[in-house]
Amino acid sequence: MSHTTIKDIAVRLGLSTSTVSRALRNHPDISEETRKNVTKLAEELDYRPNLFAQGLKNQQSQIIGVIVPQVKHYFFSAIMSGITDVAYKAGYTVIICQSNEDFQREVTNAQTLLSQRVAGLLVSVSQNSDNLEHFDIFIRRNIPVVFFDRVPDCVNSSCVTVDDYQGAYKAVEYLVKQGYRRIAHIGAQDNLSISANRFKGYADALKNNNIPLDETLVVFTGLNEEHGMEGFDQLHARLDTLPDAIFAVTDPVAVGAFIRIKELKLRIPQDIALVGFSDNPVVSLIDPPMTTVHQPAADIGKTAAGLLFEHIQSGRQFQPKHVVLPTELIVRQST
Amino acid sequence: MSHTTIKDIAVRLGLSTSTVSRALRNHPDISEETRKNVTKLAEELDYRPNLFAQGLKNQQSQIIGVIVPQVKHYFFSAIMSGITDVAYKAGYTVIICQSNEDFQREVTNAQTLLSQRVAGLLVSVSQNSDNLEHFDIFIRRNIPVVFFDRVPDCVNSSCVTVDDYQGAYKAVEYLVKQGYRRIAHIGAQDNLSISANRFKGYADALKNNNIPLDETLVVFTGLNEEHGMEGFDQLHARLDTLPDAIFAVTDPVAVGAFIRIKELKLRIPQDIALVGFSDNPVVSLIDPPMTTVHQPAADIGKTAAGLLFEHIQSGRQFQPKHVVLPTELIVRQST
DNA sequence: ATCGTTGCCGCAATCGATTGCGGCAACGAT
DNA sequence: ATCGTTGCCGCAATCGATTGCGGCAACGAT
Repeated sequence: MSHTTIKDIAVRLGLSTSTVSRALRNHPDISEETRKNVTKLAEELDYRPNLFAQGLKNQQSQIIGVIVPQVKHYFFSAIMSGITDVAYKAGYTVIICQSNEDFQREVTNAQTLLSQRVAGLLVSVSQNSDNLEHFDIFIRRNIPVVFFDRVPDCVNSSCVTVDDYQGAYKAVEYLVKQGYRRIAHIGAQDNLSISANRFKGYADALKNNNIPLDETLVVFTGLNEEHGMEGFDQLHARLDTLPDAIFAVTDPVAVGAFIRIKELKLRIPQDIALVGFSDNPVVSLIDPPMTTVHQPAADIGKTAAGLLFEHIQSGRQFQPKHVVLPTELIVRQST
Repeated sequence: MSHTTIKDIAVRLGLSTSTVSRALRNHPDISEETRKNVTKLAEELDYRPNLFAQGLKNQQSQIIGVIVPQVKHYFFSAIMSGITDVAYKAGYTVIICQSNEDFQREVTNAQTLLSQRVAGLLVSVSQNSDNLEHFDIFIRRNIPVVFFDRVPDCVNSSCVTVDDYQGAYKAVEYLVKQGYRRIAHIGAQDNLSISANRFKGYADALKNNNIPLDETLVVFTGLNEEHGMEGFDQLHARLDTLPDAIFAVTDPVAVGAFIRIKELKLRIPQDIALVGFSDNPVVSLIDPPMTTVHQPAADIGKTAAGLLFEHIQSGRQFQPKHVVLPTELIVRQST
């Protein structure tokens, strides 16, 4: 038992495939009676249009591609959830690829999605992507691309980011106002603007509050939980006395540091304060609940998908936009 | 600038499309020199095969479809990560749909994936799916389907589950051995085997340890955090004295109860013990770290995807399998 | 009787890749 | 000179849906 085609319907009704096609698409040339016969039989035979044939003919798919570094991180899965919902309402299907922070895999993913002739592409680049040429061909072939969260220099394509600099600045300034002076930073040394901007917000907040930047208080390890542990270990090994407070580049990094601090039986925030970035659900549940910078994850997904569909629909005259969503400092008991 | 086709290459080299196609597929009929010319030009022109044309011709896609209730829940995103990795290695692309626990949306998703002519389907059914006819057509058309975690009666298709009954049984028996007697259950009243089996494990563990099942200690609300709060509220309103311990059907439900317990300033486990099911990362970080039943989420995804590819490759003679993965009780400080 | 109009439908080309079949050139063997 | 073989390649059909163009039947108008 194979798939029902338009031809099966045509033969059974003594019609041409043209007529069946038109009937299914409600073309005005087709009489009401024929249309009813066709749709009835199509339903009976469980007809589903072959999207290969449609795509081939129309040179367009109803698929959008998404490339994220890690599917299982809350931040990205929340974004994907937002994207998926917007796409569903627009009648599009979503192909999700994860690069696993691997540059080569990101390139392969992009090529696969190009072969799929996706109608558009949503990308958050992997951590060690210094080269973004694999996306150029989408631009050249006029396939809309929207970058989100982790973005390159957005010249020819739209971007959705949050205000990383402001978020970091406000968080660190808050720490200063609370009386903390030796404020450490665990960040990531990569090509990502989020890492750079959050570090810059940290540095500027210190500077503008007359606290010199102490380089021994800054380590660069990465963006995940294990990097948080590693970063804390480096600070612990390097310093005679631990810092007053730590501003971590992401919530997972903060959680990594949190685990180490707990292992050392230190009290938060009395011995050391801790601030993350993202507002993952987990950080509100740990003890003490952690102060963090809220990022509207689902909104990022929805906004990025919205921009993409806007671009798809308006075609060449679309002007790339750079949307910056606000962040918000969520003060909890870790500071 | 549109997509490069096999014809573009053929024209530029004065060859036929047949020859170009064969050259790209390393057909032995093609001379080494021609093959080199073709592959070189293909690279220069950034040729990517049109998967619509290939799919149409081969009546097969290199796409597998995945339907999950919720993308952003850790358990499912971890499974998806496993699936995505296995698929990537097998050269397949993954389309992910989320049903949002909505039956109608699950049906629509299935139809979309059928139109996409997916090579196979991985499904975890939504909570209120009492009717599974929308998957019958895949079976009839010989498209492999593997259900995971939330499965129907697996007769004609493969299934991957964990041992829900044993997991629940061991958890509740452990509570009994620890001396707890008034053990409540917050579960879900739905058509899912996971809910039924975990409740059955709970009930049997009590019975076999000579504790009568007290129906006032059992509430059925749902599978998510808000249902945990709701379930706890119902118990709180109904009972004069709260139970000794709560066995929750999932970790999110346990976390919901956890939040309420904390709000009431009760101590865990002195005033009330708490056990979840899944071993989400969050439950090891809260205070106290929560006892739970570990489910190997990534393994579920990998096993399900593995079974699917096995089925795809062996075709009609494949015998559906039902794989049950073991669970493990992780004892922490909440009991 | 001729013509124009309207309603309704079919022919055939098209999208891009694949592949069975056939065919030509070049060569050596007889 | 004829024949068979080998290497290499092209013709043309095919997958399923779409659509410009044309065409026929039926009808009323002149």
